[in-house]
Amino acid sequence: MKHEYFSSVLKKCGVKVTKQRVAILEVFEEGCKPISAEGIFGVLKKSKKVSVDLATIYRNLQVLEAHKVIRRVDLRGDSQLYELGGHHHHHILCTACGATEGFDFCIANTIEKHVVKQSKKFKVITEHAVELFGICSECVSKSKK
Amino acid sequence: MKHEYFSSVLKKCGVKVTKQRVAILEVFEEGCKPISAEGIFGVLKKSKKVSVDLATIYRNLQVLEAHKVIRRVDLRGDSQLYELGGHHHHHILCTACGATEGFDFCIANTIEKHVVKQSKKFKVITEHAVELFGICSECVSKSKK
DNA sequence: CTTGTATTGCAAACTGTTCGCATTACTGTA
DNA sequence: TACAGTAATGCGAACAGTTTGCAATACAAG
Repeated sequence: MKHEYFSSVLKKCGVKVTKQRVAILEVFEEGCKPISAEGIFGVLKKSKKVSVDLATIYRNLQVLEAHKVIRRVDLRGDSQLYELGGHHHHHILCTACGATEGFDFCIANTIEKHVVKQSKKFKVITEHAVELFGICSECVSKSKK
Repeated sequence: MKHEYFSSVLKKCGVKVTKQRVAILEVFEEGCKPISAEGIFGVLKKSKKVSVDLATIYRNLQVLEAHKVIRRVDLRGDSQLYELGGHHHHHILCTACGATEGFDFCIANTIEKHVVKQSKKFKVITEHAVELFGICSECVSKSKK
């Protein structure tokens, strides 16, 4: 199932299928939220199924990002977060409690068209980041008390 | 002129007007581009007008950001970049050579409305980041050679 | 099963950033 | 203009997150 799926993903990338890599991908899938290297390390340490070195995690995050299996998420935290590549979406972060939520729609294409039209320097846009920051309803009600 | 202007900005913030702070703000104004603590340090070192410790720069970046005199820019680099608060805009970064350009229009309000409408969790949005990544025309033509 | 090479674990190095503390220099008041 | 109180600075050391070198390991192809 999952294991086989991730194996095939790794094979398609042309990299070796190791238990560490599969374990890392499983953490991503189960978590459903952007997570850091240290975060993955913590999850795997607790689970005790596989022991993976932190350096190995960092190296694999690079490999997986290069093959677009995962992508970086810029949420202004102390450490770099990643999530499964899957479908395109963006995030909103609660600056009070750190809660995150994804949102599916994206009008970056519109922005990109504008930029390409107006900019002399840039005609090729390969990626974009759209992240919102706010206060989640829970924190709003807390602060009113 | 500039010096007096920055002094008044600092006074409005209720912080002391020091030559270091003014020097830092001058670097921001002259550079016209997002710059890092280390970057500011380098500029000031070369100029030799004022010597400012790196720790002082970091501390002041925090102070200035807290007072919204400057703002953070998330361009996925090794270090955190900042720019003068001034008018609202976003950036596009060339992933090949690091060149940046600002663009003025912004449809984040539209996205924000969507999010507020669709999300149960978030009704209050305070900030947003919209950054594009691409290849600048110069790098495109270089790669074709 | 064997072999070649990618990958891992471990420890050490590095980089960007923060902190503690004594010294300095702003700012408000006399 | 001098003075006192306090915020801000410089310096060094500490830190967190991340990267690297290298020997040992384990995957993949034959």
